Amino acid sequence: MISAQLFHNLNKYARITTDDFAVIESKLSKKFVKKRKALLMEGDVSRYVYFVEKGALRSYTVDKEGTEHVVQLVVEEHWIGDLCSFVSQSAGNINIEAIEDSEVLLLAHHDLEMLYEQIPQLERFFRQLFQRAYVSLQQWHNAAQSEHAEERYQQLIKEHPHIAARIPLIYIASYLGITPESLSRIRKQLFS
Amino acid sequence: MISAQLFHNLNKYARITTDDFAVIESKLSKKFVKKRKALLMEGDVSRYVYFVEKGALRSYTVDKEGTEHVVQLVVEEHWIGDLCSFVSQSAGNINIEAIEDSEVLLLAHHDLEMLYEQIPQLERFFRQLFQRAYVSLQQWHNAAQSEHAEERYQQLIKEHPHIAARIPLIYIASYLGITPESLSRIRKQLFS
DNA sequence: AAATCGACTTGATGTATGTTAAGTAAAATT
DNA sequence: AATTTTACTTAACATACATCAAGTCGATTT
Repeated sequence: MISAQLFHNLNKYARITTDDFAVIESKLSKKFVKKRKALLMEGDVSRYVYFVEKGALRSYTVDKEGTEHVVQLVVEEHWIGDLCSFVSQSAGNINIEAIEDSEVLLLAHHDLEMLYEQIPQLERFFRQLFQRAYVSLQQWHNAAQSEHAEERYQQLIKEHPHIAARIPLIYIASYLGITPESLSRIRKQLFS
Repeated sequence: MISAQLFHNLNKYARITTDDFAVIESKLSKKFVKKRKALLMEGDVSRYVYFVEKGALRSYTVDKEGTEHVVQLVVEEHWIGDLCSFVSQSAGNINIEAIEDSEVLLLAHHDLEMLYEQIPQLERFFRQLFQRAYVSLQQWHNAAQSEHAEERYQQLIKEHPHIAARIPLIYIASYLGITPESLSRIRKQLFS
């Protein structure tokens, strides 16, 4: 078995046998991404979804003023991708970049489609993954509409302490939807 | 066939045969919800997901200040629910209420779980549904972070003209994450 | 038919967060 | 080792949108 991490992750929401996993693994490839290097650039068609084995990455968009907006902040044992581009296999508007030197597993679109037919439990896995991702995002979006940045930052520290500790402030601020200056002021007020 | 609408909806993202559909239909029940009446209240366990056959509904949360925040605005041929409560079968924090007199089909949690085992194409359908819901929400959230309310309102008019025309301003404003007063001013500026 | 309620508007004023600008210190690059 | 870049901080000022308050008009209820 190449990746015990992935095997474990798949079996969180589905029942993937070692035989099924061998089939899945035969379709995977691995990529190393150096800190601050891009894994995906906007305009590209996202041919893969990525499972992070090591490191930390962010996905982000760039608006018409040139400001970056972090969409996902992801560490080991989590999935990242431009889902919109991936499912439509057309040009996307999301960039993915490593925040630390990272290692990711790549699963190609046509392979995944084929695996869905062959291994119904894999479709179960992704159904659950998207279900959970949707619920989390709905709650995050709701928090953005009903709470001030300070409360959302405290919630982030509480629910994802490893992220808050490990990821540079600029990306956390962007993920919270505020400027680094604002987050710096919030931190000053909280910790002094 | 009781609901051609639902049959058509399921076959948008999956291949549900008439035989399979008969099995699904045997698990459905129907409910009529009068304007301004609740279909689900926060604190309840959401035992069902709802498919809207007729009318319009909104789901919303209430924050600690007592302000309502619209989460979903839904008309015929769309799904609505408190997914978080539904999947965990524990108390939720979402309210669902009819904006117009409505008719909805109910699909219970344990029935859906059973149907997933029996009809893999139904799992395909929901995998795709959540995938699309996630992508849409990600784009909506991103717009909320990078665009002003006026631009988001124009986008809403463009992409969902029926919603903008049919749903009262107060709910549109809440969905946009602004007050009715602000949306009223935006409209004044746009249409005069 | 009267009374109430819901949907929407308008104006004066307040505030969370943005913008601009300037700086320090550590990390990365040469 | 020197230089550049990145991460972060602080301060003065600007702004999108909220809040509070008051009012109109039509729909709903009694």
